[in-house]
Amino acid sequence: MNDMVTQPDSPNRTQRRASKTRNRLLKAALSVFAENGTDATTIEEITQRADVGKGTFYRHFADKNEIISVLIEQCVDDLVEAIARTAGQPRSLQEALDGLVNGHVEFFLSRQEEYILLFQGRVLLRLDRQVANDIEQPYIAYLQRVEELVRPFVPQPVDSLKVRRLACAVAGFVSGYLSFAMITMEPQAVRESMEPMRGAFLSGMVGFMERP
Amino acid sequence: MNDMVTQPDSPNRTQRRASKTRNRLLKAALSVFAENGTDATTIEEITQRADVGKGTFYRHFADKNEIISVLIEQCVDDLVEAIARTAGQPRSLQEALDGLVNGHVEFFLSRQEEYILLFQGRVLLRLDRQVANDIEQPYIAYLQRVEELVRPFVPQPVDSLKVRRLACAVAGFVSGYLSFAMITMEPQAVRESMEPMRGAFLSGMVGFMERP
Amino acid sequence: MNDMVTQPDSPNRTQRRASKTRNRLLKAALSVFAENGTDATTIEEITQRADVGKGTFYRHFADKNEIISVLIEQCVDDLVEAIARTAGQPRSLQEALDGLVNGHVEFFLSRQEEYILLFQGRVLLRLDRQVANDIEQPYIAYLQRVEELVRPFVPQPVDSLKVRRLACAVAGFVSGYLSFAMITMEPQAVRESMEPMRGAFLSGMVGFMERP
Amino acid sequence: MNDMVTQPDSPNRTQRRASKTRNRLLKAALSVFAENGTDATTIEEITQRADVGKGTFYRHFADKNEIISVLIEQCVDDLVEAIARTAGQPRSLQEALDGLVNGHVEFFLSRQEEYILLFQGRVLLRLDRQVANDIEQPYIAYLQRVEELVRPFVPQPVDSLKVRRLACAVAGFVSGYLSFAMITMEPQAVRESMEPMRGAFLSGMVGFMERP
DNA sequence: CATGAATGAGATTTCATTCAT
DNA sequence: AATGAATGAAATCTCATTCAT
Repeated sequence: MNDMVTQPDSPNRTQRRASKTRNRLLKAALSVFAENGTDATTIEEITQRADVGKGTFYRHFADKNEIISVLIEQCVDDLVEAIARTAGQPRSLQEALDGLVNGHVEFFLSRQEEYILLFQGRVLLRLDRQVANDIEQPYIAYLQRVEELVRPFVPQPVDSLKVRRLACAVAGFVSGYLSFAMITMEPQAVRESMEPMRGAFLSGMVGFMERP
Repeated sequence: MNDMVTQPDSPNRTQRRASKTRNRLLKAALSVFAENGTDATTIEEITQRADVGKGTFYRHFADKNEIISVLIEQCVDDLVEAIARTAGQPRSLQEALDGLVNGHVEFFLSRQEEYILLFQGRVLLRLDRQVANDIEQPYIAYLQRVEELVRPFVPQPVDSLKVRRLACAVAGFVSGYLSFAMITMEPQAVRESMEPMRGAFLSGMVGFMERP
Repeated sequence: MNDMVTQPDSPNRTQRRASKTRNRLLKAALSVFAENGTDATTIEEITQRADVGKGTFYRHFADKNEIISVLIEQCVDDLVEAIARTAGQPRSLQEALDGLVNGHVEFFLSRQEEYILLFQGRVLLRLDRQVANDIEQPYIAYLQRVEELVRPFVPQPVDSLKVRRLACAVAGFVSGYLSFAMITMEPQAVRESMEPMRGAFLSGMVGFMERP
Repeated sequence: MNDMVTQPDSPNRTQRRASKTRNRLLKAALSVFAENGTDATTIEEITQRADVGKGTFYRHFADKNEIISVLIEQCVDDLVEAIARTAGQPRSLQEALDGLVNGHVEFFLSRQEEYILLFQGRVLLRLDRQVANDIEQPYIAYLQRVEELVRPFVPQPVDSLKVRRLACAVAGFVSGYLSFAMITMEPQAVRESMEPMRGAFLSGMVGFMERP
């Protein structure tokens, strides 16, 4: 048992160590990105915060773009999962929309770094739509996931465009409202202010969906 | 007839030339920023698009931050003005809100470069709120201007926080909705999709404001 | 008499104005050079202090080197003249040396800008003596002038090298002593401290010259 | 025999490499500075002479000012050490002064690059004494060290100002004399001319110190 | 796997110089 | 003669990436 020391690390051990380092890098990167934006962040800032050598970064990620992509996909997954969990098993359109909005609000307020990376990263939109903007892909997946959550409760036959608009409205309203609230209110006030807004918005959306 | 010959350039002429160059730089910068984002834009791209020498940039702006600030202030001014113009002289809360939302939609759809710079520029929000984020100032002014437009129609005594929330909701919803719509729909579809959304959102907001 | 206005300036008038501008530039340059050193000084600093346009500089001087040369030559002329004036009509080696040292001290203390330009300007010495150092020429002329002042009182036949050494010693001692005194003493203390040093140095030099 | 393979570079090895590069940079910088002056020297000249990449410079020094400061401090240390070594254990004021002057002369003649950097670098003196001239600090330390060497032989009670003047005189005379000698004499002649000057100057200084 | 010194391409920035008025 | 906006060559500086250990 004691000769393990002179033996090469068991693959398992090595893998675990590597995975730990990778996670340290991801966590550090998320936090620096949220503070300074992805463009203004240097690899060195990330590795310093992760407390690893600079070369180590390149063992785990090809470049900054890759770690950004990975992070965004991870965040979107987390968001979708949080929404699904919050929504539970809705039995009506009203309940489905309720869960949807609640899920967003909850996620954005409790995980601000993720929120900032996802929705304030100058990542979403460029004027030149030609450019192969592969970074958009996770966002599109996210919208689709949102659509799936409401589709069961939409009157048949489903108007796809209408559902798509709903998804954009929910995602856009919650993220947009917060971005302004956060620059003019204290964190506590942001959370409190959300509650009545949520109701008002919800009733607007229900009206929108029920209208023929 | 006097000794004009020996006089230096009339200050007016020189000033006009400088001002023209400055405007060329501002216009070029806005367009490059909207395409690539502020961080990814180099001074050289700006000066090339403006068709002036690289050094000329530094005669007019201290650095990239300065031209960004100037542009943002200019854009906010334009936005506020466009909103006020669209709103006209509303006679009820409904009309005021209607003008507000219409004004935003109109501006965002007709001036996409400005919209992208203002609302997709990783400019709004940083996690580290400590940092003296003087770039936020124009946004705060903008929210205040929006508040002024609805305040006359709000039941007395005015609940300031409520008005603030309304402003955040309008600004956030319109900008947020568009940011998602623009990545999943064709430009024409975006515009068309706006109309029914506008109505739904509006009715939600009117309800919100009229509730005690 | 009144038609002068529409006539071109009389050559005289024009020349006078030009000469005045040139002097303004020289004065301004000297003062900036003394503050920041010749290398660190920009043409713009000079023209701003002279309160003329930047283009005007190039009407009077080909470039920075030229104005430096002109200034150094002017300063050396002033220094030589001040020394000759202070020395008066010496009647002995002792008197000649006395006048020489006094002249230097007086000039350096009363015209600090000139002193700094001449003796602190990284202008004197380069390691690579190959480089055609035409800036040295005025300094060589200055040393020759100093030599002329003592030569009449040196025992015949004159030992040229000895006289040369004396000149170097006087110029070097006074300028060197001051450069250190000025960083460790108050201006007033510098002046006071000079007097006894002067005597001591002088007696050393007289001894040096009288020795066979 | 343990898991050395997976260990990072021993800090020692890495550190040694870095330190070697740093020294290469310092040596190269000193030589370029002596040739062209600090202001006229570019970072690229330094790195080329050191045969390292341009970026390497910035890994070791924040900017040109920093490497200048480091060099000057190093040179002053060397000078002080050389003087102390030459002076040995003097037993009289005469011997102390003798060692002091000899030490200076020897150092300046044998290490011309250091001499030029220290005493011809437009580094000593600026007119605007207000400016926090932290570059002066090493020079002040140097003067103090010189003072310490003579103080034991000065009649009690010690007249601090007098000792300070002596230090300025020695430092000023030797450096000043050389700066003129070097522009009008061949290197060999400079060295030869120093000897009699040294004696004359010394006798002047001894007289100065012994006078009440 | 991990490290961090070294690198150089490319960005920012400065400033001497020109030139139309 | 005087002006100062415009210019671009050359300097400074940053940082993603490589590589020897």
